[in-house]
Amino acid sequence: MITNIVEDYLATIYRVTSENQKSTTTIIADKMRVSRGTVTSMFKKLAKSELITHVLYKGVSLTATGEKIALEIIRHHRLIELYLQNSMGVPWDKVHEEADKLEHILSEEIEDRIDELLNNPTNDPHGAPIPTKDGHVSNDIFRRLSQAKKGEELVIKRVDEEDSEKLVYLADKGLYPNTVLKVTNVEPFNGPITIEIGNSEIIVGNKIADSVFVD
Amino acid sequence: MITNIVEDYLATIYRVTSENQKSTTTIIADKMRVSRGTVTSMFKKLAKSELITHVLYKGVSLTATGEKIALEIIRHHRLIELYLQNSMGVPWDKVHEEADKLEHILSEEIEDRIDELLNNPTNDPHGAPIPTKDGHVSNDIFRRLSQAKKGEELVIKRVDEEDSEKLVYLADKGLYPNTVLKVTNVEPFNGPITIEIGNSEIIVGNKIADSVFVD
DNA sequence: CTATTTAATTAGTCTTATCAAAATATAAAA
DNA sequence: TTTTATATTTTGATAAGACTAATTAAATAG
Repeated sequence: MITNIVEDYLATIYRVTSENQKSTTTIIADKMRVSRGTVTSMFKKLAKSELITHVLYKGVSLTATGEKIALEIIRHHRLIELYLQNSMGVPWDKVHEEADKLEHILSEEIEDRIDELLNNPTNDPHGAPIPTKDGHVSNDIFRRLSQAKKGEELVIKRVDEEDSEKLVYLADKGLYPNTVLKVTNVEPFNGPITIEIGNSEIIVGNKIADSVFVD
Repeated sequence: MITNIVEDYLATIYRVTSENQKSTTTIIADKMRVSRGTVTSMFKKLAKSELITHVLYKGVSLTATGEKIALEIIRHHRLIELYLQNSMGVPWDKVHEEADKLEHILSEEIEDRIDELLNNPTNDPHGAPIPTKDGHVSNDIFRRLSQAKKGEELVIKRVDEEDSEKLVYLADKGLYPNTVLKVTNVEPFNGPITIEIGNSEIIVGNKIADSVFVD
């Protein structure tokens, strides 16, 4: 039986892997906020159920079955985030946390209903692509704002951040999907970046700029 | 820590008690679909946490704390049922099952949002009263349609049924809250009841009529 | 190429919730 | 009042997840 916890592990492994990091015991333990020993036992269990392949001391990767489940959960998560924001008026910095709970109990019927009510959306409020029902995800790769060069005109495509306070900050500055901006200065050595949005000029640190993806 | 399961037990005990049945081991075991032994252990645990009082071999009742939690969950459940039906178009025979999962993870914020979106509703789609945030429930007591007498003109106030098929049947016949009906015949010895709704005459068995409350 | 640091795994416990089977209490019938 | 039937509780096991502490493997510095 696939428990909520197993679903969480699979989705987490998917996310880590798709950020091209290796899914090691430590990384997953940090993301799941459990001890490393716990992760090792879970890896063993998931491997036994053929949801992941585990190379001892090296890390794990999802099997086809495991990926299918992960994508289903991620689809739920992102659909719910969008629904909460667009149809219920939940502020964008709160939707992630709520969706984390709801994603596991969303029935097929409600999933379809939400998809319909939102007109088969393709991206969640942070710009992340919503996997289709049959498990396809757009894998557009965007550059990080932190890598942009002076003079470039860009559009924000995605904001990869979960922390509520940071999201409030970003929204406040206008840093959310579809915003058009111009890079007016980039300090060297990973220094702050100055950008122009509309008529206002703002300066953001390198770390924040790292979680903003542009095109 | 109050788990989902504990919440379920408390809400179930509340519902059973409010239907003026004693909350015995067997009744709760049936409703929760677990063995009797499991219920006894849970009673012991809940009593230790002072959420219920347990008289050995006699049954349990909720403490003030236990009732508070039960009412909170029931409020969640009924608000969600109404939201699913009114705002998402989920059919009324499906809302109960969905709400059973959602009730445990509804945050205060979303609860308030739903309450607001629905304009502080007082009853769920089946006519059951929604407890207020501070734990008050209307305790209007209605008669069962099965107890009605020939010639009476009545309004349906509540339908106390969870089974999806029965609910579809009831809806099909027009037997849902606020429907006005007239009893045109009552067969003795708990026989079928003939009623008139609008221009159509329908005959319902005693068992169905037992779950329809009228005023 | 050994020594040390860091990462991963194993071993043993704990908690929550469940079950089945055995034992006991209560209620009903003779 | 004794017997019988029914309800309740106890006992002992199991499964999922989690933790901590101990051990082992891998990576890195000297």
